[in-house]
Amino acid sequence: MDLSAKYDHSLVEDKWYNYWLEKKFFHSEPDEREPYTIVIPPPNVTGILHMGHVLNNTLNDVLIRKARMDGKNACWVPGTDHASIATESKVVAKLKAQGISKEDLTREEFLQHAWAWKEEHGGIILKQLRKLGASCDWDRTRFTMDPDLSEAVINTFVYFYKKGWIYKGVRMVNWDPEALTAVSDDEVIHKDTKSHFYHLKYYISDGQGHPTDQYLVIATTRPETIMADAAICVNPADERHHWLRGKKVLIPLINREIPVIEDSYVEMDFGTGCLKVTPAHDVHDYEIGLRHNLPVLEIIDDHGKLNEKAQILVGEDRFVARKKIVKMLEEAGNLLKVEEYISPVGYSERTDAVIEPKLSAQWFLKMGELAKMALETVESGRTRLIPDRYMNTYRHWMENARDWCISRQLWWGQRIPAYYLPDGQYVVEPTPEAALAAAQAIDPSLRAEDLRQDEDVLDTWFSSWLWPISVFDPQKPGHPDHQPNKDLAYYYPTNDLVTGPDIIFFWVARMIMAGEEFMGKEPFSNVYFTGIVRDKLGRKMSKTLGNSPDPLDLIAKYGADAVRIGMLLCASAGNDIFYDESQVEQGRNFCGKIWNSFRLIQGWKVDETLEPSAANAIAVKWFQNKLNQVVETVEDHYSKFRISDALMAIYKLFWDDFCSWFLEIIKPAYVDGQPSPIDKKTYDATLGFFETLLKMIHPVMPFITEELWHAISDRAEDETIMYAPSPKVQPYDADVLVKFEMAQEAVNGIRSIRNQKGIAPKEALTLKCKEGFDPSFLPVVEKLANLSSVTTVEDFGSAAGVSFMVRTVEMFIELSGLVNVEEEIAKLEKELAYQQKFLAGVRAKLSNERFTAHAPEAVIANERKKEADSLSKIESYESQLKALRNS
RNA sequence: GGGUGAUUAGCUCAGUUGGUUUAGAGCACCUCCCUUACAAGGAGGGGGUCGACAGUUCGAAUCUGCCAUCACCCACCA
Repeated sequence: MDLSAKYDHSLVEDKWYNYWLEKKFFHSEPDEREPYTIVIPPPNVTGILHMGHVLNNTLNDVLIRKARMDGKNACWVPGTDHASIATESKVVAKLKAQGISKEDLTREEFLQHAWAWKEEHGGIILKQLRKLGASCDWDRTRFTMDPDLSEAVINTFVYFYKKGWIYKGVRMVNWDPEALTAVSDDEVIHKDTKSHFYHLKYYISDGQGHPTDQYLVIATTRPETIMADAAICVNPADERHHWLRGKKVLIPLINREIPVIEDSYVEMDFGTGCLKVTPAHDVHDYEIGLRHNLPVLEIIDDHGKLNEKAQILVGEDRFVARKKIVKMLEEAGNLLKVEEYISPVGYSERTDAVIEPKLSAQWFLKMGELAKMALETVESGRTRLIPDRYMNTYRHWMENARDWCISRQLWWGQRIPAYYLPDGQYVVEPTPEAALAAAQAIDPSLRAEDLRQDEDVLDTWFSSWLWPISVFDPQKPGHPDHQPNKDLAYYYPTNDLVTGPDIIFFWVARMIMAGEEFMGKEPFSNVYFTGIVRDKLGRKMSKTLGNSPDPLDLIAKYGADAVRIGMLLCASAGNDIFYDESQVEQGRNFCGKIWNSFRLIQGWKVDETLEPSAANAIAVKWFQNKLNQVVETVEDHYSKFRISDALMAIYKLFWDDFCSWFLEIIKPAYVDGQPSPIDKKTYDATLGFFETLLKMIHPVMPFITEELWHAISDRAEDETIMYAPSPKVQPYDADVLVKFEMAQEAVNGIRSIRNQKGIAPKEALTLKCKEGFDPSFLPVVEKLANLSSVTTVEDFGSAAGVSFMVRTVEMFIELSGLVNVEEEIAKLEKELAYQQKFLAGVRAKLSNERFTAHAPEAVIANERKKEADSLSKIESYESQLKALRNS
């Protein structure tokens, strides 16, 4: 097999991905092996791959491929989320562009458009994941609105309703006037927003609806809501306002009379101490209203416009109305002053519209028991959060979880299975037929057309919280007693979940709730939280900033393996990722290095009669030990989810140890312009090492490793590195590693001397070294430092040259004519002075009785060794200096 | 306002219960080299009083306290 001089990912990646697909290597069926399961965090069905997905899915793929090679039955279930608000708003926008308004369509017509949109755009992201190399079991692809998964959602609703945990209630909700739906508290983002604090005069009424001369002053940021005021409220302890007791005041402009009430909610030292109470348009005011039995007057409609109940400015948008009413108040003499003011304002996460508190009937799921269970799951350690500092946040949320508002005023999603009777009663049943039967139990005369199903759909998270269960057995959610099917019984609980910490409550916590409720078991053992992908400057990647590269462009340019490396290099759990293209370049360079190292090996001629040279034999022995050591390290990193550390360990093993040291030692020399052959033993060992290295790096770089794995030898029709077993942890000889390190230090020392003296690498040198260096490692030094002779001596003699230290062993390079005695003396004196200072430090420590009394023996022994080493170095420096001075 | 985390080389980060660390890695940087795997490369090299201060200890990047800066989360005073 001929290899091109440069690695070209475009010739490799699609080829192997298709091969994997054809051979169904990603597919998993239950068998006798231990399962290893991951469910994908389902991306929005109409979403497009961004860098966050790349990070997340690369991590997922590394874990799943590693598990597969570890001999587990690895199953990664892919799929998409219907993302009700996001998708519906996209469809609405598209229709709007075509001149169609959602209000003009029936529910059925709108859903047809939505499904058409889904068919057209849905699943693009899954196709994109293939470019990344994701080894998902595509045969198991799921969508949260697949018929059977929707059924699971409905069954779940019915189950909780019948359990008494779902109720319908009128609540102040976060209304999104753009999306025309309620959103949950978690979907509201509070941002400090510049606004104004308007001080308004409210005149005291004379009891006949006419103003007197007296007035009070309230401060508000929302003057457009005064028409909905139900009272003015002061703190009962506030003596400044006691004169207002029992009085009534008139709302400016419309002159409606409202009472002055007292409630300790009002802060005395904020604003004027007088609060206008607007129960319909403020959460706190609503609660005050409930306590004081105030009427609720709603003057803002679903679109955020004033309605006729406002009496004035009817039909105006709330923000336009604010500007206009300020002017009107000023003209009427009610505006006392205006202050600049920065206050937190709630914005919709999805549409960025300013949230309008709105009173409406919604469905809620009680969180009490579920939250308690989900807290226990994590506190008991059955599910581990990585990094574990998320535990505190998690606990806080679980202990303070408010009931979950699960209804959304949308059409795209699972419709709430509540059916209203003509008299307003309702029944909750999984199907219209069952609902009719239930209704007829109340009133036998009812017919199907008398029932009206609730218009709302369920929150998307109310379907995705079932994901780890429903992807395997959609019959299970809602039916705790249902016998799990074969898949669910085998794959559940899943092993690891990789996701962002931003959805810890939306999704992670709720999956745990559903898992505990329906399976009686946690849905996953580990949750690995990734960071947010940011650009070099620390800014979040976003479309509006334009600082997010298109992952597909990157893959096309550098290759998926390189992109995966680039992403992983700096991805430690829980930390934000500062992405920079240079990291991807590093990944590409690594591909090139791997590629070329194989080209080198592959080009060698093997002579079967040849015995391994001393250098080759020691190199093989060393690398085997080194390999074993790193395998152990890598396994340890994986066990702690330290993926980037695992990658770096393999990277260095491959690049530094294998390429820069091992291959350079065994690389056959050229004789008369012809490369010499290599002995078979070393060659076979080298290929074995190379294959092991490929296997180690395969989870991170699936494509190039598959390509080269096939290039190593002829593989059978359906073989793949994907199922080649991971290298096993084996013992290693630390002594060999230490001795080789000394050889490396000797080589580095000689190279450094060459550099300083300007001696070309081609020019062979002679080395003398004293006792203390294992002679069997000298051939390594000889080869890599280009030495014509290496001898172990007791005395360096009187030849001119340069000496240097390898740990405590003195070495000497013979050089004539290149040695500047003064320079060498100065250098040695500097090192001697440093060493003496170091020795003094060590001795100070050792002579401290409290140190020798308290410190463990191993620490003291180490200090003594430092002392001895230092002494021997000093002795050596001194004798070298003496020799130089006498020369 | 409450909480969590971070602060170590120019950048991104390791440093696992305080002692084999005289603080490491990758990238970047500097010098030399287009040498017969790879210039997307090779060889060598410089660079940090571990955010500040105080304390505990024989010993602190590591533990405690306080402060500073940054990030995120939760709650939201009209």
